[in-house]
Amino acid sequence: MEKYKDIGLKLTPQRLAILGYLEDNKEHPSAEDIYRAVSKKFPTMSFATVYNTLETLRKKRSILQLTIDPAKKRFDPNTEPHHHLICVKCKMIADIHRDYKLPIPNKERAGFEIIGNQIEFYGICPRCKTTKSKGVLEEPLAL
Amino acid sequence: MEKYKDIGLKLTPQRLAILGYLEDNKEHPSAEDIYRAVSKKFPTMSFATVYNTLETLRKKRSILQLTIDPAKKRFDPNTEPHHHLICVKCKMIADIHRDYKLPIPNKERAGFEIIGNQIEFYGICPRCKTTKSKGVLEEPLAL
DNA sequence: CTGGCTGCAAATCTTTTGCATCCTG
DNA sequence: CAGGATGCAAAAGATTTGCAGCCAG
Repeated sequence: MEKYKDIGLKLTPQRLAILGYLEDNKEHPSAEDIYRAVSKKFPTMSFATVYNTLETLRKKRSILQLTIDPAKKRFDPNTEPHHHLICVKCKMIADIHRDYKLPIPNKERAGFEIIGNQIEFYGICPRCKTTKSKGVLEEPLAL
Repeated sequence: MEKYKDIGLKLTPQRLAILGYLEDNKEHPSAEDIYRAVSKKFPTMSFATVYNTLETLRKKRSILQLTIDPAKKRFDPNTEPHHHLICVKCKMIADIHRDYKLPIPNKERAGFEIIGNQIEFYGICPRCKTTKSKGVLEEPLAL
């Protein structure tokens, strides 16, 4: 937790609760997931605080904001470069840690300066494969 | 345009305008972009019609809904598998047509059945590279 | 102390929906 | 002519913001 103080964050009890919830969290929670979880400890917790804190952490490059779920933003405390495997039915997200070589032909690069990349794999998770079509979504995600 | 009738779409004038705007469109427009464009021809055009039509086309697999821009959904009439190169400053999106081999180690696959993948490359477009920090965003996208 | 943080409510923005009317096939 | 499509307005979600009071450093 010291690392957060180091980047100039005031460590309020609310923030410690949010940071604690996020630590090692592999579920890629949404702002609401986070709000629900930390509200248990802090009944007065507000969405504003959750969003403010997430935005602050994002600016400090301490979390990633994932643009993977069409319905809402998801957050990832793992800032190591990695990719995601998304269940098109229940929207569960798993991490893929592997370094892919993705050269872009000059002709396609269109003069861009490339900073990074992020791969989204789409699939059906084991649970949704079993639970026949009982998924939350009747219409799966793209692809 | 006949292909749309073939998939069971009623071709109303509004839809023809939307389809016409989307045809060969490489700008990955948002619902609002589309609304603004077709409103010129149909001043009574409503957002409901735009969204309804886009949703219908998506279900028919005639367009892709891109979850790339954190602020809003973007739509792509090009349903061929391809990837995207996004300017983190102005959010301009370019297409990358290239087939990458992306094997997932079994251990990482977590029992998922893989359906497809989509790569997002992040970078800075030529225009934003020149126009020093005059970008729309002060805070760039993830990565 | 003081500037940053919290929490409430109101505002904003995107997207969805109910419903009466319209019009394509 | 019927069922799907349109358009208006209202609703629903997600996210942002204004602001007064609070508290960590």
